[in-house]
Amino acid sequence: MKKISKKTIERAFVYIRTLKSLLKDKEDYISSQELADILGTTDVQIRKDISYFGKVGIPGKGYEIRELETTLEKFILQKNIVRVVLFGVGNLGTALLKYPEFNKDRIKIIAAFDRDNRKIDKKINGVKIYSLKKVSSVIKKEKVDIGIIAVPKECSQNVANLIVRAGLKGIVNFAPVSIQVPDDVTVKNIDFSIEFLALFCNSNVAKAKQKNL
Amino acid sequence: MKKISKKTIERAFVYIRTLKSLLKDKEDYISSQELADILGTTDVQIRKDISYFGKVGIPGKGYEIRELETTLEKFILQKNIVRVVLFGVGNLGTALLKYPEFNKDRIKIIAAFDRDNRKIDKKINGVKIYSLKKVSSVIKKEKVDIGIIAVPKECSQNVANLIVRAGLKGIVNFAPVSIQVPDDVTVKNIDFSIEFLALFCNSNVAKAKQKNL
DNA sequence: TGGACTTCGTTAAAAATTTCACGATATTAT
DNA sequence: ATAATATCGTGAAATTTTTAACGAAGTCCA
Repeated sequence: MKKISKKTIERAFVYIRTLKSLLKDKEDYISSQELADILGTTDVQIRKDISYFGKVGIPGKGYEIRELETTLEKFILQKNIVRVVLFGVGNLGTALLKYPEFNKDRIKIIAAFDRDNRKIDKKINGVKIYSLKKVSSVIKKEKVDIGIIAVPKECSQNVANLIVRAGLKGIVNFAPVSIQVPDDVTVKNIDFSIEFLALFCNSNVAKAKQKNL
Repeated sequence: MKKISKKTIERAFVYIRTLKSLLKDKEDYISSQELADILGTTDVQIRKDISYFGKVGIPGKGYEIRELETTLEKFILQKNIVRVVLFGVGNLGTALLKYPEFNKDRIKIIAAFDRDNRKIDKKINGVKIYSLKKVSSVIKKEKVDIGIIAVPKECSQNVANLIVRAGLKGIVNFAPVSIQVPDDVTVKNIDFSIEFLALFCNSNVAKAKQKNL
């Protein structure tokens, strides 16, 4: 059995998301071409991706939506629920705590941490905010998988160090700086500025702008 | 002159961000190896990327930080400021309006839109909130480049339609659904759930979890 | 000044990813 | 039952991206 690429796994989550919403419709089957139209990709890409997870399609008919969804989800996530903790309960951190998709979708926010004493012991959307002193104990007790950094960039490396020391192997870093971590820890950076600027450059947005000036 | 890949451009923004912060230090030069150590990548990757933008390095010494920064920025962005509008002033939208990196970094939030009448005409962080009826006129008058979708997923396609009709060619979509747009419009999807789940699967986070159970 | 050393820039090789082409298989209509 | 049609699954080709290898060019120190 071949290794499944990172890209395929990312796309699989998009497929799962889409299939779940299609479940509400009356149709039971969907073809790779129809799914590609919805997602703005190609039928081959989709068939190729799905092929890594097994033979679930019916030639001449397509994929049974429910079956495909459960196949993908079981294959990728097994029965796992991803348990995360949040660092930094500012504007972004608060938005994440209130994000309606978490606690569905197999993601559970276990706890939040903040250095501001006024926030400690409060709850947002049912999630308790702890002092940074409690990081190690909470993470150990609650079997956390991933840490989210949503603190000001000046503190992000310190928080990263805390996360690493507590033994977590995955970090989502919203701070607009690079953080240094050991090789066995994976960091996913989300820098809003860069997302916007790269979109601007990598599309015909810039071209449209030139025309308008 | 060869075309510069999307990946290289994305990384270039990370280089720019890092070089800007290095400018505050006393050193004037940095080698590709040193920069790679900061960013968790390789020296070759960095030299290769930079080579697309010209010959700015000094063999045996490295890159002059200030020169490299300005070279990259001028090459990629010229003098452009990216002008964006926000749709949806909920938790996430508000966090974006208050995001401290915007209005630095060549990104300017021009206006926000919301369907809730109570929010209309208010300002957040200096950005005025308009009714959705004003979309077309504001976008035209203000020379907007990119639209940000931060509305509930049920409304995201409608908002996308508004954005397309107003003539924008770039969309950042935070709603966890795929939106359909014409081919000349580029969409960058940011689905927090998927980012977390993919990090979980594409790293040794899942492995660590198995061990702990 | 000269020689050892460092680091760049680039061509070539390797790896990863996407696209193509098409045989296989189920469906549907007659 | 059979033919026509639709759609899957996949090996091979094409493309893109990363990594390796190394000559060229500047630095630094005796």
